[in-house]
This record gives sequence, structure tokens and C-alpha cells, in this order.
Amino acid sequence: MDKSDTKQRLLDVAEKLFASNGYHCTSLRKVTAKAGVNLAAVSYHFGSKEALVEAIFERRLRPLNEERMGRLETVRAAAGAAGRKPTAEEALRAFIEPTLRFRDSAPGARYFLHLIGRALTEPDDAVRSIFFRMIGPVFALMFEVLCEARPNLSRNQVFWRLNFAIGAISRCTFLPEKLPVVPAGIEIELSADRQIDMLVDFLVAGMEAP
Amino acid sequence: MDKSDTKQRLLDVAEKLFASNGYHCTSLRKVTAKAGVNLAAVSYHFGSKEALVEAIFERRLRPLNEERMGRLETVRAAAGAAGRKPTAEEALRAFIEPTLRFRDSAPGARYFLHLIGRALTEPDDAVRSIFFRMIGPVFALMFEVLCEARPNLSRNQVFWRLNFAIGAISRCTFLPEKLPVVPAGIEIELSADRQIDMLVDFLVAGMEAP
DNA sequence: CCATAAGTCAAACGTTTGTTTTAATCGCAC
DNA sequence: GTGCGATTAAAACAAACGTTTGACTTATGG
Repeated sequence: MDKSDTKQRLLDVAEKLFASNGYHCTSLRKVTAKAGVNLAAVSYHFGSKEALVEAIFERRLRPLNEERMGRLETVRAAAGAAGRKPTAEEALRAFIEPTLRFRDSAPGARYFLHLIGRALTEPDDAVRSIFFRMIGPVFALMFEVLCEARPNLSRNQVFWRLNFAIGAISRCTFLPEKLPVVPAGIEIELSADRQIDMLVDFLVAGMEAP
Repeated sequence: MDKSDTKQRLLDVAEKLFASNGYHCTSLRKVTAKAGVNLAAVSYHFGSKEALVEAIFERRLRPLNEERMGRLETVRAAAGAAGRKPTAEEALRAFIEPTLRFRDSAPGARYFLHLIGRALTEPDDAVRSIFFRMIGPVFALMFEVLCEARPNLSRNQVFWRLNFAIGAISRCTFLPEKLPVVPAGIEIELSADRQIDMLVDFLVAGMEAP
């Protein structure tokens, strides 16, 4: 028997469609049609459309967040053991590298990244609160580590610079076709490592500005 | 006679609701009810919901874009007249200052800024294409000026750094209550000038990174 | 082989959506 | 005042939405 192959297919297809077309613009009928399952399967397996998108976030964001938290803790511990402050680059890499490497880690991961890039500005309160609840602890730890890395900055300044960095990072998680018109001769598709380098160069300089 | 007071009220109310709750989550019934006008007035005055949001963009974004274009041209001309390259700071300020000062320039401007902060990631193809069509020339000119300011960088690098900057700027155009959970003691509400300074410090450093 | 539970299916539910229709109302030149 | 175009009002439209229902099929343990 299937052992709920249906459930997996729903997660995969919904992730893709929610990412490409948005949560509200994607009806359950489109999702179930593309997945080749019955409309009622969403209610049966998840309970509601909102529970479906929550399951999508849960499946991908939980392990990703655990890795980011672990790396941030490691940065803090290593600096503490060496009797120094963590650096802004260490903190940024602890957040950015898992995020962009994750992009190529699974077939649908790219779509999921697009989804969280959009979740930051998601109009729907339910979806946004799901995301904020899951990202909250990572954001808070990141903030603290950055405050340690830049003790001369006010917490206000660190907070805003972190927000700027989040905004910059979110521009890397988009599907290429959703970007604004690009000038001729520009590479939209970058390897994760090149993208990471570009981001880190830019953000470390921004963080270390006086 | 009203001389289309209805039309203005629709623009104002729709701008606010689209910004706060998103384009798709805001029905014309909510808009017309809050504006105290009849539902059919949208069809009569604008033709459709999409034409309404386009009128909203047109009203605010056209003068804002003209100012940004003008300032970018000025930066370029001043540098040319002095026989030097424009600086990254000049280019960034030409874009950022009109944007954030605009926030306090009119009662509903703050809502509109929230709307364009969201338009970058808007799921709806129609809305996103309206926005991209209007912002395209500004983006292109900004890109060229930045290429002149950083001639040692590849166009690829400049393009991505400009994207990062756009992402960072968009984090400043949000309504406070839509931000992720903020640590205690953080000022969410900044004056336009303070916000500009923070942004420019951060982004100039990022742009000038090697 | 049967009983039970899990899973699937087509159909329908009640809302809400953007838009259209038809009639009534208003302001103003003539 | 009369007539006319511009505007508003109330009602209805078909389509799409998320969800629920109840019958049907399938797999599994005893």
C-alpha cells in the first residue's frame, strides 16, 4: 500500500506552487490536481490549507534552523574558549552558509527558499506568524552574537543592520524568473559558494562599518 | 458637487488596506465599505481591482521615481563635470533619501512604502509586473551609476550588490507591526534622517568592499 | 474469511470573490 | 423647470474558494 505517498506528494507540490504563485493565489484544487490526488486529501491528511503550509515550513525549516542555531552556538563557544569576541564574519557565515547550501540539498529546497524569502513580507497573518514563530529563536541568537561581535555599536544599530542583512539575504533565495528585469550579460544563476562569497563580502563590510 | 471625492477616498483607503493586508487578502467590499462608497464605484472609476492598484502605484511612484531619476542624473552630471567618477555614497543617497523622506511627505505615504516593500515579492504577476515596469528605468540607471562608481567590480558583482541593497532598503519601508519579533529596548520607529544614516553607513561599506 | 480501520473518491456545502446590471439620484447648462 | 451626462445605489451574477459529507475501495491483523 501507499503508506501515504499522497501526503508526501502534497507537500512537494504545494511547496512548489506556494513558492511560485504565493499562498493565497494557489488554490487547493490546483495543488491536488497537480499532485494527482483528490481534493479532500488535504483535509484528510493535514486538516486545512493552513496546516498544510505549516507542515511545509516544519519539514524544511526545523532542520535548517537547528543547523543555524548549532553553528551560532559553536561560533560563540569557540570565541569564548579562545578568550575573544566572535567576529561578524563568523556570525554571518553561521547563518548564511547553511541557508544557501540548503538550496541545493534537496530537489524542492529551492522552492522552499523562495517561500521563506516571501514569508518575510507575507500579507497573510497566519502564514507570517508561523514563520516568525519558527525563525524567532534564530533571529534572537543571531542578534546576541552580533552584539558581541560589535560591542561598540548600540543594540539599535545592530538590530537594524541585522534587518538590513536579512533583507539582502532574502534577495538570494528567489527563483530567477521572479527577479526584476536584469541588464544584459548578468549571471542570475550562481553556485551556492559564489553567492555565499558575494553576500559575505558585502555584509561583513556593512556590519563592520563604524 | 463631489468632483470625484469618491475616487480619492478609494485610492487612499485601498492604499492603506492593500499595504496592511495585501492585495489578494483585501476584497473590494472591505475597501468600499471602509471608504463609505458603493461597491460598484471601483468598476466605475477605475474599471477593475487591478486598475485600482495600478492607479495607486501611478499616483505615488511616478513622482518618486522622477525625483530619484533626477537625482541620479545630477550625480552623474556633477561627477562628469568635475572629471571624476560618481561615488557609491552619492548614488545610494540619490536613491535612498527621496525614498525615506517620502515616507513622511504625505499622510498615506508610509502605507504606500509598505506596499512597494511588498511588491518586490508580490505573488500576483499582474501587481509585480506593474511595479517592475515602473521601477525598471530607475533600477537600470542606478545600476549604471554604480558600475561607474565601482569600475573595478564586475557588472555581475555590482548587480548582485545592488540587489542586496534593494533588499536592505526594503526592510525600512515596513510598518513596524509587521517586523519580526524585536528584542527589548529596540527603537522600531526612527526618524527618516536616522534611518537614512544607518542605511547609508551600512550600504556604502558594503558597496565599497573589495 | 472476515472485521476494522485507513484511505480515496465524487459531489455538494455555504461563503466570498470581482464584476455587471438596472434603476435612482445629483449637479448644472439651457 | 427641463433635460442630460455624471455619479451613486441596491441587487444579482457566475465563478472560485476551503471545507465537509457519505459512500466506496483497499490493506491488514486475527
